[in-house]
Amino acid sequence: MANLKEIAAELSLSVTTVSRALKNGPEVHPSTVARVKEVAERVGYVPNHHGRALKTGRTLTLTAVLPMETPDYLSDLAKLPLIEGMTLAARRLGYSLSIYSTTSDDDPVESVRHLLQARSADGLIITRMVSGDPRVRLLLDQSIPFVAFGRTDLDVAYPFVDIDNEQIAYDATRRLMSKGCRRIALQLLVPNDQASAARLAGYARAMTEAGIPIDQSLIGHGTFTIESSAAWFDRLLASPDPPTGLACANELGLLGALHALGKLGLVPGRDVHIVTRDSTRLTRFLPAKIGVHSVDMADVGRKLIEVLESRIANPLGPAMGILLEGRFGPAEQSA
Amino acid sequence: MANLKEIAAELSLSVTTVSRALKNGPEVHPSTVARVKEVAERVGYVPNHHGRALKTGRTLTLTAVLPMETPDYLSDLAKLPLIEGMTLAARRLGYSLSIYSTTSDDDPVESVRHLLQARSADGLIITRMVSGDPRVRLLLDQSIPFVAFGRTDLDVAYPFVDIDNEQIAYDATRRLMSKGCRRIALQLLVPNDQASAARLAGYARAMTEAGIPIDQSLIGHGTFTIESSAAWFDRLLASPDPPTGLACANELGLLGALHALGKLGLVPGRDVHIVTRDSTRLTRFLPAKIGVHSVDMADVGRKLIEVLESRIANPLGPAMGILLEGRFGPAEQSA
DNA sequence: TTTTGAAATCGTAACGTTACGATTAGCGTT
DNA sequence: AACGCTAATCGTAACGTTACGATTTCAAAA
Repeated sequence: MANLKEIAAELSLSVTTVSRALKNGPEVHPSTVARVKEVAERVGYVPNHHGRALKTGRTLTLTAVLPMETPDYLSDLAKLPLIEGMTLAARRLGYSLSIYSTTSDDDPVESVRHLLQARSADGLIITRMVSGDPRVRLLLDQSIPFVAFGRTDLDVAYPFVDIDNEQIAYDATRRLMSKGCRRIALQLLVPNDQASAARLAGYARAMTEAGIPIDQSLIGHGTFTIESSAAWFDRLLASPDPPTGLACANELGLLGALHALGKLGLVPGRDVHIVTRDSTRLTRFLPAKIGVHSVDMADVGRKLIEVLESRIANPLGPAMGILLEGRFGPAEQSA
Repeated sequence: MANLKEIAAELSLSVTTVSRALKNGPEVHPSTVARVKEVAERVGYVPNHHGRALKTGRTLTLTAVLPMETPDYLSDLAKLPLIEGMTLAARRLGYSLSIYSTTSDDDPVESVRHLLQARSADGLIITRMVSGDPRVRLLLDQSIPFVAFGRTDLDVAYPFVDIDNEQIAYDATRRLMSKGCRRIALQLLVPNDQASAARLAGYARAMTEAGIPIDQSLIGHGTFTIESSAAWFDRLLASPDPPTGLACANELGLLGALHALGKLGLVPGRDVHIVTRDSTRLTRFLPAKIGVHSVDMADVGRKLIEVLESRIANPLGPAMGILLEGRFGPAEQSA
């Protein structure tokens, strides 16, 4: 394999000069730079990552820690554009992106501890933030550049990219109310995570403003597959006083809801009203009237990488947080 | 950061002995091994990847080259369980998985060339095989362990995992014929790739057997988003002699088809018959009668990693290929 | 001619790890 | 008592890179 030594030998130069020439060091004569580059090109020289990483401490690798809710079932579809956005942005900035999938068996804090001890990435992307998330302190203490997808309630500054879930849930609830709904079901993903808490808060704010008491039985927690979502809505719709407004957690939750409604012959937009988040444009093509809030997850992924890169470039700078505003689509979709 | 030198100093041992102790080398006294491990545990020692990689040439990293059809739109949903299956399997075998996303701007051969020159992965996963795929020769020549998702028509043995797309398309076409369809539309993903070619071959075999001439206008090539799929089916259904059987490429293609049908008031299972591939169980919850062929993409991902690992462990062994058989679901689904 | 200084290049060491041969200590055998 | 064997440990070098200080070259100034 081509390395600096080989190029140096071919040109009777020192390894040092070759190294400097390849990064356009001003100490090297322009003609030498040209000769070095010509040979490097010809022999297909690509810097050895590990040699460089060992010397400089920079690995040019970023690691994203992504929880997989359900090894057997499909994850939240939003994860796909998220991953695509991250990988492309990372590549554009000269980094490679490593995906570290965790399952429910993994302790999130231990996973992060493991990754930072290995020092095999220049930066970490963490997701699924929880209240008082201990990973933030851990990472800040170790001075490892990181960025969080989501926020947590700590009195420290740290870099994040987040979606305004509180506002989204508020708007969603208001939207349903504007259709005349008073019994409104709220479907949440992971219990205890910050995104769900924010959605719950937004829902509660809208309900309280409207003077509608909150019925805990209308709030669904838990990891949602299409299957479990359908089962939950089945139960809900079979109850004595079923909801007329449904706020789904995401596309999969929505499909479960539609399935449950279909079995009862209920038509969205007529018998019940539905709002959902959709990061995949999937709902746009479903034959049902659905209020949609879309989040561009590829953009979220790109921003995560950009924020992380800026932390790596300037670790002591102020920790930048990006809050993406939530907005509903033009109107509701109907196929 | 904890390293071997630190542990050695603390125990007044040589770095060599510590290194050997940590991998249970038989030359080290058991009691020494115990002492070393105790200290390593206490100081949180994790081997430095780059030091090890530099010395041994093994990086414990695998890279998956995944094409992103559409930077702006959603990729084939099958990619998500594929990625999840790969990352989990890689982790289980002690590897980390790096995702290298390519866009339509990237030359697939150049991408692979770049990755193998950098020597930053122990093995490569390549996808989207084409006829006479030049990447296979390139990788075999360089003796880089790799595994292909899909096959190509070369006279060399190489490791792959593939789905029997020919048989699937044959079965799908036969299924539609059994419903009485004679004008059958076939939707294909990427033009020129081997998976599409195999599907076309299976379709052609079924049609020829049934004595039905093949109408090129019923065969759709191209990268399919829901949007483009809907547009294609719109055109098809507006033609003078529209198809009564639709074989969709995947979930997104299906959603496009359903959208197009919905606009015309056509009901799947009554006016037209549909079959599709579904790697996400999504169709199971759609309110339409659809013949489904399901592929467990997480399993494909796992097998890819396992085959690759076996190549790395034994580079000179016979190249193993795995062909997963295609089967239709229990019957068609209806919500 | 010598001196000065800038431009260009070189040599050495180090990052953390492991491979390999060398060294030491202990102990039984001759 | 000298030898040889084994068990345990050590020292050195190397992987490919870069940082840093040292060295060479050459032309202009004294």
